[in-house]
Amino acid sequence: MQTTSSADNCKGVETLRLEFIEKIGLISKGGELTQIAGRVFGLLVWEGVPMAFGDIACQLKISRGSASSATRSLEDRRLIKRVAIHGERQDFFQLSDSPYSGMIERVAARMDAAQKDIFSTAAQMPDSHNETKARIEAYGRFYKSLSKALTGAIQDID
Amino acid sequence: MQTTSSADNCKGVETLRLEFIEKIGLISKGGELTQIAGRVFGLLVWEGVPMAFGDIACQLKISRGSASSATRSLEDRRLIKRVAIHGERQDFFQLSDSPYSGMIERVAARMDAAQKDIFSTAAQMPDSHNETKARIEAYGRFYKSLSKALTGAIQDID
DNA sequence: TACTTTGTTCAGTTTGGACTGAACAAAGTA
DNA sequence: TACTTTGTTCAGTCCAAACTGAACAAAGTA
Repeated sequence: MQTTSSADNCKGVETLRLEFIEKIGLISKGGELTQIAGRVFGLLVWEGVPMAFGDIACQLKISRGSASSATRSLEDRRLIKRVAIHGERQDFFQLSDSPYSGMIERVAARMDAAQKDIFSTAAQMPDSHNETKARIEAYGRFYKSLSKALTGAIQDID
Repeated sequence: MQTTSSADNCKGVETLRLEFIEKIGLISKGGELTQIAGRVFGLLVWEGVPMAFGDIACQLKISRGSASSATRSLEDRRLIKRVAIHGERQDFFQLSDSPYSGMIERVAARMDAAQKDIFSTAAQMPDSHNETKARIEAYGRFYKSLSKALTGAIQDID
């Protein structure tokens, strides 16, 4: 039983933990990850130490199928890593050493692909359509700027 | 009727136009917009001049309902603007003068909200959880870097 | 006035993707 | 060998969001 206070500025740590996990789930859903993958990531950010596959599924109340695809997805993005623990049969997962750079690289790569895709149209435009070509190129430069800005941000983090 | 060539490096302009519109639809679907909104935007990038509401719906073969919500969504994001044309009853739409900055601002704002949300959890952590707090703050800094990089990119474009 | 042309709204349909859970294969244990 | 514990796969379910189209209100026209 935790004490209450007039404002809600002093929650129990367990409440804080659950809120954090759900928070990250929602933030992630708006981006590149599923809500479940976000919750798994939040859990591992909070814990820091390696967690067993079964514990992850159990604590988040998700099926083992979901746990499998979520951990795999996070592993692919290098946000978490799978580790073996001496004498344990279960897979363990923990936060990567530099979790965030890969995530940005991925987004930057998508911006870059869009940019190339758009410029490939521009390159095929005949001279008779100069103005249209210019507008398309301006649009392509937009994605190029994004890609560049994101790539530049990689140095700042981890 | 267009001439053919051995390679496909010389498509008809109309083919190029349709391909471009679909391309932008798909790119947009992966981001903040719906596929239809992306196609409308692609069409207006290509045309440059104001287009009638009815022509947009007709050319893209979408319902007027979809045309309405797509144009409104693009208008809200300042990617296109609604213009009146002398003696015409229909609404006309054309590319904004500076279409892209608003789009980035929007994404940057979302990163900023995430960052604040995460730091608010960190701020409530008791001293007994120093390491967890540090990991959460590192995660928050990730979103802060993104927000900063995107905001910086605004100057490069338009 | 009655009729037409317009953009919006909203109820219904459709679709894609997230999630579950049972079946499975691989590997450990007894 | 038979049994248990593991993570993955996949068929099925579910849900949220996109899209349609009919009904609508507003405004122009005759």
